[in-house]
Amino acid sequence: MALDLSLLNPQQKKAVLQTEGPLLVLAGAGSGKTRVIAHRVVHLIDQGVPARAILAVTFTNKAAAEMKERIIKLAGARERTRGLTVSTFHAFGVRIIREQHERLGLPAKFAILDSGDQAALVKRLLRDVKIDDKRFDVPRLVAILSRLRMSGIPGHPDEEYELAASELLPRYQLGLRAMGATDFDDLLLLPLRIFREAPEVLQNYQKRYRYLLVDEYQDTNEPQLQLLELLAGLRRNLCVVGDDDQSIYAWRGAQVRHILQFDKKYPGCVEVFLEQNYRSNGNILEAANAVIGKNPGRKPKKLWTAGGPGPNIRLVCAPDDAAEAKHVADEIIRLAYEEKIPPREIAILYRTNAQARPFEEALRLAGVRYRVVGGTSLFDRKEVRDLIAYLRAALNPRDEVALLRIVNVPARGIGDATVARAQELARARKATVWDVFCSAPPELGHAAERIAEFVAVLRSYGEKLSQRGFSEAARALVEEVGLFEEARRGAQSLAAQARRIEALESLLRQLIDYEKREEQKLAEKLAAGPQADLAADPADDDDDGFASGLPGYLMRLALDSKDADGDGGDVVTLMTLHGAKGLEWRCVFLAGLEEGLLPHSGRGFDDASGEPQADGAINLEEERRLCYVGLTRARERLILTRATERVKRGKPLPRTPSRFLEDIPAGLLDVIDLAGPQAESAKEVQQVKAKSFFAAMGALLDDPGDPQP
DNA sequence: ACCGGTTTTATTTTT
DNA sequence: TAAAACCGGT
Repeated sequence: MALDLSLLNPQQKKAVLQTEGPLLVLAGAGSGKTRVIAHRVVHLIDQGVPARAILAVTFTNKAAAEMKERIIKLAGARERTRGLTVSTFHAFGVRIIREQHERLGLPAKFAILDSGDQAALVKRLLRDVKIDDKRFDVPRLVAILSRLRMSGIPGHPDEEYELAASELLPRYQLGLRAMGATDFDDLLLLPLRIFREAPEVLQNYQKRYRYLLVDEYQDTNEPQLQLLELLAGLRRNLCVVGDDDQSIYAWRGAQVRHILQFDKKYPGCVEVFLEQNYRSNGNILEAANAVIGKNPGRKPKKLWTAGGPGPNIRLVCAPDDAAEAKHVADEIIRLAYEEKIPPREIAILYRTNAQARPFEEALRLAGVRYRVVGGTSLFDRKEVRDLIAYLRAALNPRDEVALLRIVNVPARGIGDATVARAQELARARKATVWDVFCSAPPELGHAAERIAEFVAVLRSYGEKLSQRGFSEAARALVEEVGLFEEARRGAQSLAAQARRIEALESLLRQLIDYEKREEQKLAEKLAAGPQADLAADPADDDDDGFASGLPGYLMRLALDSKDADGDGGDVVTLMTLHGAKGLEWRCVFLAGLEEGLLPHSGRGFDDASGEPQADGAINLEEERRLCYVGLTRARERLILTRATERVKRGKPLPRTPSRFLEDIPAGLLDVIDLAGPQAESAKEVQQVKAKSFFAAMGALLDDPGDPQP
């Protein structure tokens, strides 16, 4: 059965059929990019390319999962896609490192440090070098370390932070190695190193991955670019899809240059422009075009739609952030009631995570169910991080960040002094702290006994956690070391206690679910196809190359968008503009269209200190693209909001409208001023609405069920 | 080690 | 303003 291409437009078709050689697909927002990639993959398979020879790379796990799902659906049978790799750059890096871990001197179940862990490591290193760690903002040092490694570009060489970072860098890398751990950057840099130092290894991967696809190519940084170049080799079957107008990760090292100069790097490449938009109403598109049109140096393109203009875009001016949030909440209820737009089709987007607060409050008050994506989550809670540290330390006691985090949690009489002495000893003996703990030397005094106990516990669970039934073992560990009691201890209120316990329970539940699912998958595979396992190497079927069991869970945890539990349910979505890229809703609220917030400025807007921005002036072009991304998320309705005053740092601050608003043709906008002359009557209207609201909710409840609290 | 109260300080975006 | 860091008393 051949793939049906009749639903594609001519440009899309071209992008699908041009299978050989370098191909650049410039895909405007909503131009059917995902669909093209999915069709392309299935077309390749139709042409007889084995699925395992195809590698598709995305930037987020969510995007990868979605892509895979679409491909399977399109292919008609999961079987046909077996062996296909769809993953993020970072997950792909994990896979390579895992396959080559011996070459790198890493354990098979190496840890992946998140930024919190990195900060802990850097803090320790600062103390080692006898620099008072108070003088430095450690997260900033971590950021500079990352930039140094990823781009090799030293910043202002005279700055004390740059200096400290470059001095710290070798120690940092040695520290990681000694711990048998990696960080995010390593996931790209180590594979790159392997490919460079061991050409025969590279050849193996080149031989396997004959067709490469990259989504969101405008977001690639230098190491990613090089990784692709090496993998593509002389064959150059590299198809990149992206949109220079949606490049919003320059601060992470991404270079728009990469997509703009693809044709220079790959001469003879074919270029395809996808400019027909299938997503948004005409008015929304026109506004978005107007805003992005102001950016210089773009690949010129203009999105168009065959659909109608739709309703005007609305601009709401609220007196403050609370009013802004309340209006949005009221409006969401109205949309649900009058226009029957379900919550899952509505999103509230903003520039900074901090903006979510007022919206959460207003929505809760209004009884609207919602979900905040990103920001702080289950895994930012102290008790959960402690538990994870226990799991990590038990699996790999060399992981010193984890080990030192929990060595005295709950308090077991191994205090700061003892730990410091152990670290000294470790340094003197060129061993790890764990080794010192194990040998329990007399230097550690009467704490030695407690240390021996601690070592024994970690040892015994290290085994249990490596085997089947690890989720049970995790619970036993929690109980044995008394993490529940520990969670109860410091809590201010009973409610806080309950929240902490619940957080721990929630993680334990996740572990159980995870293990169950894994066992299920294994059973299915054994039942379904013994023949599938014959030809392929294990990494093939292990569809993403992660380890199995708890180590695999921890790796995923480090990489996955820590989206709390459950993404299901018919609820309103709240997230940052960065998180929103690639997604769409019928109705989008874009909040905080104000100077300093949407063109975001790093230095405070009220400050007179005139401190120079660390990394050059604000990136206005990128801020504009960010705005463009936000505008183009909406299918039918777009509501922009701003506040005339915002409480910042205790004191209220007057706010001016975003300059991007001026670029939107006035004819497309309906302006509503909540503080204007009609504010009183508007308020009354609101009140009337509020009264009818409960009736409305009642009606909703009676309708095909969506449960509201 | 732990507690309670006081003082400081923070403000982008994320794999 | 609110959360984190800090401090000094048990």
